[in-house]
Amino acid sequence: MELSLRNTLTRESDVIGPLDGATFRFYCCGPTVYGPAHIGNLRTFVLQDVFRRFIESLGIETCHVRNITDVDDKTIRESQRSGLSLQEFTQQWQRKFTNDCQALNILPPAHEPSAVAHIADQIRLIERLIDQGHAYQAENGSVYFRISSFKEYGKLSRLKLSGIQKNASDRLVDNDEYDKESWRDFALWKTWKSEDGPNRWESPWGPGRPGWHIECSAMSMHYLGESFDLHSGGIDLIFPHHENEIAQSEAATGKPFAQHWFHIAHLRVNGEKMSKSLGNLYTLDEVVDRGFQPAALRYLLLSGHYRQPLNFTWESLAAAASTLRRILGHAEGVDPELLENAGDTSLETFIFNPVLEALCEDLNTPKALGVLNVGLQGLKALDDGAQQAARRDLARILQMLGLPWQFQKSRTETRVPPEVEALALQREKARIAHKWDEADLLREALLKQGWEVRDEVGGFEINRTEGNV
RNA sequence: GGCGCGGUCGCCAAGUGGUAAGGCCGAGGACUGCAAAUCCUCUAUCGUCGGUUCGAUUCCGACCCGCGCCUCCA
Repeated sequence: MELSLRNTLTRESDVIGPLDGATFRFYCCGPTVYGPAHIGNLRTFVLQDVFRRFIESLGIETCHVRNITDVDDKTIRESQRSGLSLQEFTQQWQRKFTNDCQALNILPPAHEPSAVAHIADQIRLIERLIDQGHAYQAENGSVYFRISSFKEYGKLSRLKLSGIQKNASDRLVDNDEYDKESWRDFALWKTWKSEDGPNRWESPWGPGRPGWHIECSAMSMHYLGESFDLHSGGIDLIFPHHENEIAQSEAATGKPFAQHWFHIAHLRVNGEKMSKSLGNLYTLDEVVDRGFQPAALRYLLLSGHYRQPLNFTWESLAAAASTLRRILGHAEGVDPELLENAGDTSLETFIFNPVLEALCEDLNTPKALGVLNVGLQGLKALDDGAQQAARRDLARILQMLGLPWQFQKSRTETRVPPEVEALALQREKARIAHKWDEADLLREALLKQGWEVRDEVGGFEINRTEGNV
């Protein structure tokens, strides 16, 4: 079995395998750490994680690099606002990001470089570009990439230079167009300005800081070499970020940069892109505060194809939570150690194979989940042996998708207010005394307060009604 | 203006040139003091109009609607 994955560069599907025949080397553009990641950001990282888990499960060794962007306009601006140093500020958000990833069961990359820690690499790369005539220092002191020197510019996004409308997105940051040879040229090194405060690094072009694009080129080449297998990020990074990375990197090395480009579509809310200005940003903390487990979000994010926008609603999250809870019910009683020595094909049964095939077709996670559910139908009617085999399949699939084997005990359980607890206990007493009317009234009272009580053998459980998983 | 994506059951979402996976919700049943959970069963002709074809939701064209990118947004 091999994975065919759509390549943004060619707009065709390629079979995924390591260029060097040994290790699949890939780079993912990581977060800019100036605030909490929103669940749209997390979609990208979850899909990249599934990609990695899947190719590893196919027996391919990987080297996964995901950077931390800790120097740019936003990190500098926000750190100053917060009164912290850039380093203190970004480290705090990096820790938050790491926690979110952990909660979502995203594997840590093999290397997680910070842009600030690789400024020397970036400077060397810029020097190479200047030496070859691909970059120049302007009168304002900044260094720009000369787009006219790279004939293939636009090959990823397929935007023609002539068709690029100036500041079409109204996001133009620097008003430096008169300093550049062409307004399309982009900054490699930004000369220090007073508003940057203490955030400056020495360079052959004077104090300043690197441009965003050069950071990723330098870091990816540092860890993966001048040519590597795959580069990934959110779909919005195609232009200009990845286009510029290609231009810089290939102009400097004369070699192809990344073989394959893997882009993940956006998560939407109410049919629109998440953004601060629309006020429709959600974070993992908000998801958890509403009583959902991170795994439910992960399931939801997998329920749409990565090349298709996915519309987030609280209703769809609740649906994901319900489905996942049911699926995990089937995984109960599977010994995780069974998987340790399960590298054999005996596991490939009627459940496993269809899922594998779906994932091999351009990482079709929604189809995979669909056929998983089909496989699970009628499971309980099977004989013990078949059920055991099916459960091991399931466990292996969950591992591949990065889903947990069981939900954690409800996190809200410990936060039940005493008065709610008291009502529930009162109801339990009434039940034991077979005072059904009283018990039902108390249950309704609890429900009105947003708490649901469920009877279990020898006791009960209370949960928040929303996202009660 | 340029480039690109999409419109499939109430909601989410796959898919195919031969009459449409799956999930959630809902309905019915089993179970249960009643609920919940669980299990079983049921629920769509694919934006509009043309064309190609023996046959199109799937290919082509037009149109309508929604969305993304066009210099630092995942």
